[in-house]
Amino acid sequence: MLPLPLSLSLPPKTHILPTPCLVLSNHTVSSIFNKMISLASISSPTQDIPLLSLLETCKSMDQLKQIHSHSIKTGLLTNPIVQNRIIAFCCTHEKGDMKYAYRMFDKIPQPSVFVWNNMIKGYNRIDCHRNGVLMYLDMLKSDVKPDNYTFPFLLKGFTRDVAVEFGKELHCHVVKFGFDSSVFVQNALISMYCLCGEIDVARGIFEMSCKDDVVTWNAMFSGYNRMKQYDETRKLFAEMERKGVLPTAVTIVLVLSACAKLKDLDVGKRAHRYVKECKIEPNLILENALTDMYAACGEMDVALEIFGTMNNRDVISWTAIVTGYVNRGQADLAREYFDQMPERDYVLWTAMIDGYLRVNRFKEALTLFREMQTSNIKPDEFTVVSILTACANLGALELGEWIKTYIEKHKVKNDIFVGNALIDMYCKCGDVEKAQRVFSEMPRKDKFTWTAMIVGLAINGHGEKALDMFSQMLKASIRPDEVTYVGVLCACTHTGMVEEGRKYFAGMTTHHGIEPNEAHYGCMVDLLGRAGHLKEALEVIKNMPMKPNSIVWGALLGACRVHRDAEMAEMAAKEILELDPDNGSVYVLLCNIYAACNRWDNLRELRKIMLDKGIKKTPGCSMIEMNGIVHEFVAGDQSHPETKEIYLKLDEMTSDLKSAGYMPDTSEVFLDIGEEDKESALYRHSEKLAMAFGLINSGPGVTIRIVKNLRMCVDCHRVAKLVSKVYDREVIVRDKTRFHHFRNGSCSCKDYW
DNA sequence: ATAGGGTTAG
Repeated sequence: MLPLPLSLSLPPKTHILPTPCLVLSNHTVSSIFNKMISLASISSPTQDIPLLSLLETCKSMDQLKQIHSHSIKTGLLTNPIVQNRIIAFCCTHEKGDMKYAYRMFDKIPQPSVFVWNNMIKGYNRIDCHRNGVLMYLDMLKSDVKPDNYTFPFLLKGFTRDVAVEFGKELHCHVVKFGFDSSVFVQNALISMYCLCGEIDVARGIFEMSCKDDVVTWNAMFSGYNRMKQYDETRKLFAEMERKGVLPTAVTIVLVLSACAKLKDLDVGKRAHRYVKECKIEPNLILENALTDMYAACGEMDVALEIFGTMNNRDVISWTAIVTGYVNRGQADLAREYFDQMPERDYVLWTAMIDGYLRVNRFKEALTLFREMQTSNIKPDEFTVVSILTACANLGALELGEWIKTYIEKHKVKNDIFVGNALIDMYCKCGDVEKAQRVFSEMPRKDKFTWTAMIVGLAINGHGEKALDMFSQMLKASIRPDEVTYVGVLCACTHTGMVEEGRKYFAGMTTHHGIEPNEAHYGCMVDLLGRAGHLKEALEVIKNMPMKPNSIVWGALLGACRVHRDAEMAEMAAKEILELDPDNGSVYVLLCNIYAACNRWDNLRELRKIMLDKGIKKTPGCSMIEMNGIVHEFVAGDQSHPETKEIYLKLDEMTSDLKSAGYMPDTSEVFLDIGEEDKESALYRHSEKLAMAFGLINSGPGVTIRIVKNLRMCVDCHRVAKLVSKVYDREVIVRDKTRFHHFRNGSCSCKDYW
């Protein structure tokens, strides 16, 4: 009668559903249960009610089969209510068997809408959503009309794919059958559209509803939370309060979850008050949500109080506490709770790994990851992002590569976050080609993807490619943000493209409405200063709309070092020390400059101030990864187990290089010592130790990758160039700001750094 | 005879 859009094609049902045949298994009958059945039929021989109440208490398929066989023997099965209830058990009970249900269902000549509804519900329960839809279509074909229950059952538990595939069409059916004003159906539709990501359609249905059922509101909150639109949840909750709809525990959980994300303690507390005022019985989920909200807002005392009074705690409760501390940068406190939890899942492990990342304790993050693997907890996409970040910071390419293989082999969800982290990891480990490969294989790219690639190309010395990438990004209609522009300016700086830099700096405001911040001014000062325009760089600083910070002055100081301008350096250093009196590296840099300018009196004076103030040079530290293990060296290090071999190799290296024309460059050594001692001070620099270690422990032709915490010194730069030539090795050194790719005697930075 | 909405990490 109703012209329904039945475009969903229906294959013969025997192809999809099990072949019908009713077989009752022979099994041992529990004597107690048998007695219960006898009693049930004896006590009321003419009624089937006792059997039905027995069905209500039925716990397993075994028991059900006994009831079933009993009903056949007694002839009760001919009563449709008994049949229906047996089917309903299989469809709704957590241990119910849908194959069994179907065999019975298939024997019924004209199943009622109740039975159809249950079959639909059953297939959704066991996640066979397509079978549920097919059942529904079958029902229509056999001229049975859906009722109020049909659509909630049908739509419930859809996966996203199924919802996208069938959602709209089923919505049409709802309207045509006239159930669009049923609040249960509306709620089901809202949930279904939220699942598809069609939050606006969901909101439309919500707006059409009478809005006096709390579940309708909850469904919307849930949808907004799922879409990470937490502010919408907050706004809608305020509207619900105005309307006087009373919240339930579910409402409170959803609102608290949004407040945790928004770090909105006020609304969070208000939600908390409803628990007492509305006499909502606190359950585990609600208590977890409360703990998490307070922890996320930094209120660890309150969080711990709730946590402490909980009767039951699960891994989510512990995770809330751990992440609370992690967010406050208190990794050690987080670890205390982490260690106390006996049953840790991958979320808790990842949260703790993330805790170390937040405070730049990357090696501990990797150590914990190894423990996680030993505990046989599988990493997921969140974990691999954290580990890739640690690899990026440590320059641990081998482990990073291993993670990539792991992702592919174990089918870890390869989402945009993972792609971005892979690009970052490859770039920060100096392997731009592999980063580009990941980039080109990514089906979706966001501004972070492009920015990672632009910054990555820039720090690896591919300025032109970085700028080309930037114009491609604009062509792809992705809006750059302030970080993208840092990458763009950085590309200009590292390749000395002064004019381009000026152009992009101007363009960020005019084209994209991004006001330059301190970082951008720092880039400009760097760009102009390094290119020798020191005065212009100073002008830029003087004309900044905000107070110049130590990064900006630091950029000028760095330029003064390159161009050996001691006077301007003194001024820049003074400015930095006013902002940041304990900045040891400023003193060191100024020492370098005095030494390079042969201003020994100034140098001695400064050294005295440093001694008086107890200012020490940040020890230079180099890391090299070998067979998945990160080895660390400080200058003059003798703690490595292979120290003897390393220093022997270093001697050999020095004499090899000297015969290839190496002359130590001691110009930047500011220690007040003889020339010979200066040479030996240089000789023990951490990156040289790491290079020697790398030469010993890797085969011919293998690239040596080193990460250094400070800038490379002039002498080490020279040595690395010669090593690349004399030993025919590619040497890649990542220093504090950029990469040096040494190949065949020259460096990618073209000695411009 | 059968209904709906929930917590944790990049």
